[in-house]
Amino acid sequence: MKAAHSKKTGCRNPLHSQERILEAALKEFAAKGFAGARVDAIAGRARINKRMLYHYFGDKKGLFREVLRRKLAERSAWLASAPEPLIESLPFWFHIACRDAEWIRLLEWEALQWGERKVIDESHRRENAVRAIERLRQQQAKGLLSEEFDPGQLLLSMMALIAYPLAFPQMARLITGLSVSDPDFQRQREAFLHQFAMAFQPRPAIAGPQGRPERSHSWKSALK
Amino acid sequence: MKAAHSKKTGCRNPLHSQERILEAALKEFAAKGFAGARVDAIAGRARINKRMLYHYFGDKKGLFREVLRRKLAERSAWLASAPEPLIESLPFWFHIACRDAEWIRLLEWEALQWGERKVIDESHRRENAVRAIERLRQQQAKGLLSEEFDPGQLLLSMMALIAYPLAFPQMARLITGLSVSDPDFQRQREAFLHQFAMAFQPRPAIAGPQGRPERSHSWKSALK
DNA sequence: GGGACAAGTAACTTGACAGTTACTTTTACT
DNA sequence: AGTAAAAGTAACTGTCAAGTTACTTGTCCC
Repeated sequence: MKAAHSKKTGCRNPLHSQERILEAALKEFAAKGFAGARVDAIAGRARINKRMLYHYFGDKKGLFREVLRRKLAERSAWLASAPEPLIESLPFWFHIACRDAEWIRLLEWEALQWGERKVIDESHRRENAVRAIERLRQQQAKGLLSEEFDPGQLLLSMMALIAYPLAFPQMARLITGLSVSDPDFQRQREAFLHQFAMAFQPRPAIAGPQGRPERSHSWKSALK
Repeated sequence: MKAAHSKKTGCRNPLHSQERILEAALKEFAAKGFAGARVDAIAGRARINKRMLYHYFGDKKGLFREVLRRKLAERSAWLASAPEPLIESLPFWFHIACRDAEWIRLLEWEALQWGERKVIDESHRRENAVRAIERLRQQQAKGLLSEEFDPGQLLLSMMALIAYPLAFPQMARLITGLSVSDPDFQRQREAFLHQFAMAFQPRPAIAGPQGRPERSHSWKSALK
């Protein structure tokens, strides 16, 4: 009876408090960066006292690290969730990235603040990168992708095409005249990335227009 | 006599002081961002008193703006200096960007700190963007570039391919295993961008391998 | 119920930093 | 030379924010 209250709905719920802190911290860090973020603001947003925040996470940097670590774990499913041909899923990745611009911003703040110095354990990241490169290699071996390109550089370029407009929204707006958050912009970019991916495939030597038909937008239905 | 001394070599040289401040500010802001930068550090680096800094530039934000404005003006010559076919000059742009990573970082800090809110007058920027898009359109009209691609999205993508590795060095290192500042990395990326640009050109319908020979690396000699 | 410990609060300390003030030195002009 | 304005300095002020301390409230178990 009492236990039920304490475990679920009670104001005293450490795990729930920690979740609230992490959520608030993600928003604050993504919006203002490490230096600009205010611990008091995070505590306020999480409706918790600063004291508890320090109790759970040690210090500001520890909190940042934890936020980053969590997001990383959450996002490591990306590669696995993408439909087979890696380049064809560019629009899919972009679509997902748009729904979670905070993630991109967090990475960007990390990049700027600490450059190449690692701020969290990177084994997961490295693993994912290696796996993606391996997939590109396999596609090259199967002849689905020209072998002249270095798979690493290719992967880097794919990430660039996805992340750049979100990381530099002022540039995107300057060039296209649309705000990055405008659905029109997102549709436009998705369409471009689709065309791009198609153009990048090695031309099927002899196959006619029916060669490999309409697998294009499968990911859209896969989402809902 | 006295005038000559005062104008050129004297410790009292306002213009020279301002130059030193701007130089120091560029380094500090690029390294630590607006929130992380310390006015005292800038003053110290410029071997000048804080008072004068405030006298010349009003406040911290004014100084940041001026640094940004200057760099923008300095860089607006880029487009003009690029050899004709815009996509072919990708490696050239990347090469230049590498020599001036501070510029990219400054833009990145700006993007994160203020998002799409403009922090300086953007007419120059807009003008350059419009000009570049116009050039791409002309190339499409001439049949040098497939017309299926939106020129704006294409320009955005070119900037992405150039800036992303410099803006997210941790990603570049994760994927390629090389530091962005490593000359090997830079060579590798330049080579990739070159291949990429070639692959992107519409296939010359009938022309043999001699179709349009070896204009490829002209920009390298043009630099020295 | 009572005591031990976990969760929570508010007020405080300490240091850092943007911006200022009161003052001195150099240059420019007559 | 004399003087006014520009260029420069060091020490100061007020604010803000990270991290701490001393204290209160709720929870769990006997």
